[in-house]
Amino acid sequence: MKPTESELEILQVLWANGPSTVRQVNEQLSQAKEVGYTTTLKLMQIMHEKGLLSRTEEGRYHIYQALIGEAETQQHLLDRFVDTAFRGSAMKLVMQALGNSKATPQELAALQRLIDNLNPENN
Amino acid sequence: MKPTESELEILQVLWANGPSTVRQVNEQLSQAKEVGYTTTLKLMQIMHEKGLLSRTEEGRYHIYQALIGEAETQQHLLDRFVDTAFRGSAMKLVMQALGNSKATPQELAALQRLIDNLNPENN
DNA sequence: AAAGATATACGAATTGTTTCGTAGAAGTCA
DNA sequence: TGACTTCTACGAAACAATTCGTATATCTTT
Repeated sequence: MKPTESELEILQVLWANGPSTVRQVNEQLSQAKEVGYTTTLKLMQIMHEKGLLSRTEEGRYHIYQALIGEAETQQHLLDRFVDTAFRGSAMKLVMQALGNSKATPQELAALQRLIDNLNPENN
Repeated sequence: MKPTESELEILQVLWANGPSTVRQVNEQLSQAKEVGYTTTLKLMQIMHEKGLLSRTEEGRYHIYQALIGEAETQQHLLDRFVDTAFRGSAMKLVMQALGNSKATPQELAALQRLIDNLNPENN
């Protein structure tokens, strides 16, 4: 349930592009860094074994698909990260992330709405 | 400059308690999980080699101290995490972390002030 | 059919991290 | 002093993640 960093990169591609072949995924990954075809292949095979990806055979191709959702996985990773890096304080993380981000007015407005929703005292 | 997970645990102890001996650190770590003394020793030696910890000899003891700051390290890890897990969107991370946290009214108020500060249009 | 391109499978090297056993030095105590 | 405890040093095993070479099967093209 906890993908490694390389696995996460592959998941990102599959989440963004939907079901894909190894070559398609590898092509995407290659844009960011050099990575051999068989390396990607091997990783995706392992992920399939682990149950992270499904695989359907389409002629001689294999088409892979993420079996775990993006938001769900992010939440999982986030929980872990808050624990290990921020000793469990989600608030500290939020403040720090926010303080260093260049948020657009739209984003800030969305955030504002979320806060209003969270705060029962607010009106 | 990017501590591993185990190294981070040791840093947490040093940040929380200040300069410490291996035994002191190991005792802290032992509260959370079983870990041998020499394991902690070895890790701290490696961290010293890497320049993550300073070391002063005090009789036959070695006293270790974190050479990197907590906030600075958290920022670094956070940047990385936003990239790998949230494809660079700090906002998405913030919203998700916030949505799933039980923030106290005080925390929400602090956050509100931060947002007001960030938003130039706000008054 | 033969040559070339492109798939998957898989073993294994490489690299990085964590864990621990053992040895020797240095203190403590009866 | 001798037994005991408690340090540090260090090699190496154990484990995990990543990378890649090579073998073999399957298309495609001429």
